[in-house]
Amino acid sequence: MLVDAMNTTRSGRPALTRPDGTPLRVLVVDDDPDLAEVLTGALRYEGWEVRAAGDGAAALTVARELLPDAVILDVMLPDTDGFAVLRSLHQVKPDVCVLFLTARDAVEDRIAGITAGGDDYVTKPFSLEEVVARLRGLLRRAGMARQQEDGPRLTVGDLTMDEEAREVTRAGELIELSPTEFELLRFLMRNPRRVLSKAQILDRVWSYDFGGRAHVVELYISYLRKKVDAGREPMIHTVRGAGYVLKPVAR
Amino acid sequence: MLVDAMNTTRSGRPALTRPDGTPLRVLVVDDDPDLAEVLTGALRYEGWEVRAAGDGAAALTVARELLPDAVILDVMLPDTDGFAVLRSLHQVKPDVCVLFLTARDAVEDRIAGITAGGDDYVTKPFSLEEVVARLRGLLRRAGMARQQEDGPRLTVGDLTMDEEAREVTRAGELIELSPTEFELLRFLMRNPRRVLSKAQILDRVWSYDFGGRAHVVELYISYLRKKVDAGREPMIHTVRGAGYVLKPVAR
DNA sequence: CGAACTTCTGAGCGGCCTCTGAGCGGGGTC
DNA sequence: GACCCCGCTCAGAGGCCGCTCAGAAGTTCG
Repeated sequence: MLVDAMNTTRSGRPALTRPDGTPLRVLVVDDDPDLAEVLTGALRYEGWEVRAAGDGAAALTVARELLPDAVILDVMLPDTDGFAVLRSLHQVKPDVCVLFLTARDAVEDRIAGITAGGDDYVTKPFSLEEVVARLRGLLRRAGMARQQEDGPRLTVGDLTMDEEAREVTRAGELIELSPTEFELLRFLMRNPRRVLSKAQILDRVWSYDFGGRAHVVELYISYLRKKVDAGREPMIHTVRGAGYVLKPVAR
Repeated sequence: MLVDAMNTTRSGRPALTRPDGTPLRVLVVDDDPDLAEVLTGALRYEGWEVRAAGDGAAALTVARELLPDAVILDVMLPDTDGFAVLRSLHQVKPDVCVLFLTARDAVEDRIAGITAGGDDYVTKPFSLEEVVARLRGLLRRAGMARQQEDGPRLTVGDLTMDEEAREVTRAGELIELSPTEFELLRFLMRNPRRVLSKAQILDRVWSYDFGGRAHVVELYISYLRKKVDAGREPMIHTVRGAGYVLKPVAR
């Protein structure tokens, strides 16, 4: 379909779209301009239409105009708290999905009830992969996104990943991964046959406040190789001076 | 059937629908906007069409328009009491199912008369799993819902749960569970092969006013393991950093 | 009124995960 | 062919996560 061909991510992947093929609309609400900027960029990279707001009042104004499919909402806002905004948003658009951003230690007190409505939350500091993945999950479950691929399952060669069950298999064999390993592999699998630099990987898979060096990426690539490539034809390849690629084995 | 395919819950399960395949219609009547919001979200998550009202007058207005299959009705309302609203509702739609919300120490005698008529009640504070389960039971018994699955029996692998009899068996053996254990297992069984975070579990299985920490979930998971997995091939799995999954053994 | 049960808190502990540092090997370059 | 740099891997420290035990408080039931 023409409209599909025209709506792709910057990475060349087909974008997750609304049922009618138009880009998904997302509103980012955070009072930290740097963070809002990073999030906005990452979501645009997914091929979505994104707008940002710095406080609750602005959020409502933009929401009325944009009628977003999803909202990324900081719980701590300068004027009101995120939960009041949530209620107003639901009046503007009852079926909107919400992904809350919250500080780690504030998690327990008022997050209660949030995931009950099908909404979700992510604790700061977070990785962009995690935010995007959660958002994709929300949209898919709410039926707002067209099922472009075969649901929540990623496949590259004989390697498969079920994001909901957090299950990874290679040639049918189950592979156990730690959280970071899982997210790294997910990033690779969502960008197959594409060289990803260590900087890119750090930016997407590790939290934005991570001060560490690119050395960690090498380390985790080596962990992944031991589990994913173990004794088999390798799928993870090093491109010296450039980064890493995941590709199906050449036949 | 096409209409079935289109009406699913956010979780991907097939929705409990009206006999003609359209979504069940539910009206929520509560003067606490937070509670109404949470209830509305949880019911929408089930794939139902939900509207909310804050008092008796508004409830009647909405009911005349929506003609709901079921009503969740707070007994204490700012303008009138729930029982007066009930009488009016029955004039609008005689076969409507009603689930009352009531304080724990409230008048048991009047409630007793109600449940004789086939309606049901839940005492505050309640868990969302309980409300949804009761509502499903009401609708099913009233013949308003199509039997999508095989009735009130849940099955995952060799684990079965009869929701009405409150009976759980594994490999034919009866398992005795406390109320909280039962609800936790029900939630897991209604979302098999799907990682559920501790926050999700807390939101659905524990009461909305529960201030406790995620630690309780770990504790109850360990209770369940002792009873459900006891000596057998485990079905309850921990996904570090993510949550828990229930899945049938050796797929 | 007591006994059994249920629910939740606190503390301790074991193990997994993450990251640092160091040494080594191999490719590329001069 | 020698050097240098990049990348790989091992070993280990530290922290965090999740599991379990034990007991207190509340509830139900006889």
